[in-house]
Amino acid sequence: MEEAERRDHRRLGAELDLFSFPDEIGSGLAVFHPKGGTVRRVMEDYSRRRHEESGYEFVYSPHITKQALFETSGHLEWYADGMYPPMHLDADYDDEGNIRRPGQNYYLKPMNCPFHNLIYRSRGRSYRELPMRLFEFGSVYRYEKSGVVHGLTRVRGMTQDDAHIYCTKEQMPAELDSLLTFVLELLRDYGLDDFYLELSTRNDEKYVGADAEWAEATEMLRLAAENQNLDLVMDEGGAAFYGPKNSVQTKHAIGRTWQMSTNQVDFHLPQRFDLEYQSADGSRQRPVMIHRALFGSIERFFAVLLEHYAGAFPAWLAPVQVVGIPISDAHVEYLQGVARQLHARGIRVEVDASDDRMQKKIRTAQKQKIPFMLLAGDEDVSNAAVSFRFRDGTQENGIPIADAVERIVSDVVERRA
RNA sequence: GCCGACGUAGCUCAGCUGGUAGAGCACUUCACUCGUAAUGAAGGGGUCCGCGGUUCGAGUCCGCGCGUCGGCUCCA
Repeated sequence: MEEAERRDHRRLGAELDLFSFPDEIGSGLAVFHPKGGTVRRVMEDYSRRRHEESGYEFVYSPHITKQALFETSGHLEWYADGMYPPMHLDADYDDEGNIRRPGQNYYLKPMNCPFHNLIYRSRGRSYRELPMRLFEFGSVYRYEKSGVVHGLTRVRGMTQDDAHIYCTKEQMPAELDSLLTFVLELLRDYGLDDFYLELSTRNDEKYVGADAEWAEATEMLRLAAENQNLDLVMDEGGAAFYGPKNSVQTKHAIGRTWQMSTNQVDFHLPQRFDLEYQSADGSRQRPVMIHRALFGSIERFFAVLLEHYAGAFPAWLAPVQVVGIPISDAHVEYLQGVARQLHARGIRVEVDASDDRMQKKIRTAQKQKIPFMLLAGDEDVSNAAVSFRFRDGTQENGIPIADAVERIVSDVVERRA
């Protein structure tokens, strides 16, 4: 079997019982199983923590909205093809079938930005509140063309780790710079380390905003990118009509490149939503908005990590971190005691108490790519010890229980192994 | 969305030119109690993707729909 096929996230997703795409739900709509759910939750939890430390505020918004919002944002003008068709609600008819009340359309949201703009606009804002960084794991729905749907990398329902940063023009250079640093640092924490940056500039045929604004923002993005000492590739004319962007292109272990993180300057939406803040001199000013997604979508990021690690997630992300394998039934209880100690330290641990033979249990755990196998037989029991088998096949026998627990906990906490 | 292929048990697949289904793994039960990648035996499980049509008879042929895969175009 080819390496690429062996690492294909769709194959691994089924083999490791992480997620599936039931036909009954529809094309491009995934369900995450308990194990995939665990990986995803750990990914999200770590991201939340880092965002919290970096000055983001967490918001929530609904999955559907009245049509008017997407008229204001302009999505219905330029993005309607990518949206699920509307639900028509609240219409009222008399006995003759004449309309008494026209009703209105509700849409599934394809993007989160309009909602965040409403949060910004919910009261007057002061320059003292800026930069304001609103973050949400926002689930969006896009009616992707049937031929492009592909596993978790191209879906119709996804969750973005979406943030919108509202700041003054003066704050933009520093904000773009620290943003890119933050993004790269976090991607490295997840184990990705082969990046280049891309700068998408204005498409002269299709844009809004003043020339000077574009030139200035593009230059700021360029400076931020150059500060990272990474290769910078120009994507001339590749920007969206509302502003330039830079993006992080990530190469995973089998060499495929994915665009994940994007930092996008937007001159357009603050205007459409009439966003304002009051500056120190008392005048009303328009903030600049930066759209950014770090994972891109959690689904795609999940797929990229799954392929990057070929399913062998590092211990901190692994759905099951430790499996206890008794040499015989007599040692089940002993291992359950060890498991309780690990569990008390927050480790995801199971004991394989099935009536398979020990060799078979090792094979099963190996195929599940579980980071730590803890074996115990009479020898270990009499020494109050366990024996490690790691998924690379190496082993370390007769480790005292307390040492084994510390070793596992520290590998998980330090995000090693 | 377009072009092409495909859809049989939870998974991977077999099933000749039409005569109402089979293997391995997984699962359940029993026996075995074993020191680093598969112990043995027995058993359960299938509206053959869906709906129509042709036929005495359709998993097998035809049409439509749904889904998957590969490519084009597009994207997080």
